[in-house]
Amino acid sequence: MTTATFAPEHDHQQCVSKALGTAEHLCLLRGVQLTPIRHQVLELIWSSHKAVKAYDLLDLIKPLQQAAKPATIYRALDFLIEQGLIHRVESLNAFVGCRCSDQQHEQLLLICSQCQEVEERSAADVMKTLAQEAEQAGFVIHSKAVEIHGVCGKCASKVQS
Amino acid sequence: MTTATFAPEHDHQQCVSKALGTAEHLCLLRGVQLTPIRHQVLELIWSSHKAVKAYDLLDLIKPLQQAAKPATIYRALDFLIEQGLIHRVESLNAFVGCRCSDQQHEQLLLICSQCQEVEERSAADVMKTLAQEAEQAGFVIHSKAVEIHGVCGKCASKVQS
DNA sequence: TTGAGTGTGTTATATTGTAACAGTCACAGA
DNA sequence: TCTGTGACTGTTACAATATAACACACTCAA
Repeated sequence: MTTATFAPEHDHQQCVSKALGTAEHLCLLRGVQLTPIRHQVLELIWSSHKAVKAYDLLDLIKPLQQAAKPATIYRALDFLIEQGLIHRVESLNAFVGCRCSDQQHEQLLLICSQCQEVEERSAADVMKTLAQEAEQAGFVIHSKAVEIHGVCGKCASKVQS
Repeated sequence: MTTATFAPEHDHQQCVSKALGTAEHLCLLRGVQLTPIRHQVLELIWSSHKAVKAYDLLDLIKPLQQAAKPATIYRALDFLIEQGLIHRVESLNAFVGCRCSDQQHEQLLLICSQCQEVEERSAADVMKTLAQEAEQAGFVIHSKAVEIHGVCGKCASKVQS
């Protein structure tokens, strides 16, 4: 059902099941509930590597949860963000699955304006430089949003052909 | 009228006039029009170092431009962003004056959750590391949003006292 | 058995942003 | 002098994004 969009050869179903498996595992470990609604929202977000809008999720989940309202979605999103299972893409008002929810969480988002896909990179060196810069300013960091817009490698090579 | 908010000792009126002066100069140079509405919006944004919301600007400009509507504001904001005179703070849906509109434009925003002020830093090394990271991924950068949330030096030292 | 915590349902509304078309004005070229 | 074109603004309507507030259900422990 879910189609591969991240790379021609990539088995997206595997991405999804890995992400859901990790999520289930982490929630169990942490003693928090990955309820059916939350699970469905997470699965819908993972249906591609594109960032998904809250109201699109609402439309998508309606067949499964007929009572779904904006609050239904936003509550699930809040939970998933809190648990580090998804990221909010600030510059798009949209949400994307986190590929490293089980690891240290300093990511940078590469957002392709052609294919809409979002690639997450941990970029330890970027984060270190950022931390230094903040420290110089006497600034105590709580959270970071590093979002880069442009054209991804795949799309760039397509354009050239 | 405009009150100093950026630092106890800082003369904010000077900030404002410098920013407006630079803006007028740049627009003249570029042959674009800093119309009264655009000028007023820019001045209102510069009334503090906090990020300002579009609808707050609308309320603020109503006494000056009674016909002002959302479109009035958003058009002015689009222009000011295009000219690099202000930044959009993606993670706040708000806007802040740019302190280096006449220079190379790769900035990082430090957003204080206590005093709401936004400090802009050019952070050449951060941007360079970011560029390297993107290049590794074969990604062609169009624009960047680097927004750091936390507590600024001033507020941090206040909390300690 | 009751009360606290957690999750969801439901209604209403707040906030943020855009589309589309009309009117005005200045200025260049016929 | 006309006239048409481009840039800016006025105006109406609406789309898209997000939250508040209160009610209900269920679980689990005291």
